[in-house]
Amino acid sequence: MPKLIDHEHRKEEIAESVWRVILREGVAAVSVRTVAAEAGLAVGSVRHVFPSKAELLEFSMALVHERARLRVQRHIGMHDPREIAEAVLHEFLPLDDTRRAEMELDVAIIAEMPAHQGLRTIREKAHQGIRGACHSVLLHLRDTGEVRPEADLELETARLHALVDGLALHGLVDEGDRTVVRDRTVRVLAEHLDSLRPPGQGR
Amino acid sequence: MPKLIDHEHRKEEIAESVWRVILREGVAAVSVRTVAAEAGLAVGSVRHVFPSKAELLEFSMALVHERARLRVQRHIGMHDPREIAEAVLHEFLPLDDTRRAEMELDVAIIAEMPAHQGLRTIREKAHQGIRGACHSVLLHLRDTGEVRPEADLELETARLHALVDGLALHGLVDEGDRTVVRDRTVRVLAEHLDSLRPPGQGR
DNA sequence: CACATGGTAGCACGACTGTGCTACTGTGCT
DNA sequence: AGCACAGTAGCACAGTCGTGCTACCATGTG
Repeated sequence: MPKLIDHEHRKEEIAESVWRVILREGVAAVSVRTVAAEAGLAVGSVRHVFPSKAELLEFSMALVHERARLRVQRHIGMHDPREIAEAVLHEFLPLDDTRRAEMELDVAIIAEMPAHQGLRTIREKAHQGIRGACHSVLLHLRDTGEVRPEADLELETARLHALVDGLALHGLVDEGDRTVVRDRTVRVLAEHLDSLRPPGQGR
Repeated sequence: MPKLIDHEHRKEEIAESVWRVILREGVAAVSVRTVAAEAGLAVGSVRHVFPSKAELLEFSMALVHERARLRVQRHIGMHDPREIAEAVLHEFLPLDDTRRAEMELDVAIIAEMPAHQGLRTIREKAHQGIRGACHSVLLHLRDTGEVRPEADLELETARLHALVDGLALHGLVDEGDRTVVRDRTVRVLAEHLDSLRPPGQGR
């Protein structure tokens, strides 16, 4: 047996190089060569792991969502429902450099969907995942009396989901001071959750 | 004097070809050649009007927002504030093929921002434009008693803006039946505006 | 009818693309 | 010690890219 490389680890390493290229130069700059250079590998090595560019791109983009998914899972053990809600939803917002990069990559995925059908499936899965998280959060909040019992949960899920994704998008576009944008993002989300409380039950 | 061509009209014609290429094959497929072919022109003709690819892209993307802006302006003469609000905000949602295409192009612009600084400025302008529209709408609704007078308008503007852009994004990603997605989008927005009404004032 | 000129056409260049393919290297088991 | 083979390296090909450039066409004015 020759030298054995941790296949999965190598793939993730290369995927992270893809991310860096996209963040620095845009998705159009992703090529087997630029990625290989970024990873400090030969083109042949990259192609050994990802035979085609399509596989390279799809794996890299799927990993973006996978990483976020893992982070969300770490919050499900928390006690206070409202605390869980904010912790989970904050994972979908560009509140630090890591999450900001993820959002940027996410937009790149959406933009490339027409060109690459595989990305459409990947993004659709992430979409349903975030939607599911919003739904769970609202369900839990309602069960613990932090959301009006008569609320239309389907509609509220759609509303919260749209709000979260919109806030995420604005974190990318808004030119303002990062910390100001960050604070406003958190406050808007908090106020939205407050607005769902039963009447008379202030914060 | 030789044959004279309406410069502005020609530029818009070419820009629309850029749009079609992006929608069909993604922004990566935009090249002077593909656009020229799409427009039924020679490469030389395109380059006569747009000397560089950067100018081609920037003009085409700026025109997307300009078209939307013109559509919004047509609603400002309406009487009922709530009617204005919905009409204006609906212009930012992918409720028909035209607006859906605009959203898709908008995402392409955002995704290409890191690669192309000019697009960042263009998108920032559109961002402030939509924000301004949200603000005006809320102001008008509050003045006519359709929004709680004690509402924090800054925060509510950010919330509405995020909601609208999030709903727009979902119109692109959601795989479901177009008419179902469309109806839900409209309903979520309507419910949101309802939720801002003064207490006791139902629809 | 001429002719100046806006518009069209397209060749040429060097750089870059994805992918097929072969040659080499070095390791870990027999 | 020796071998099989995963992993590395990189050449070659045909295609596309943006852009500089020249040659040509057609038309409105003098």
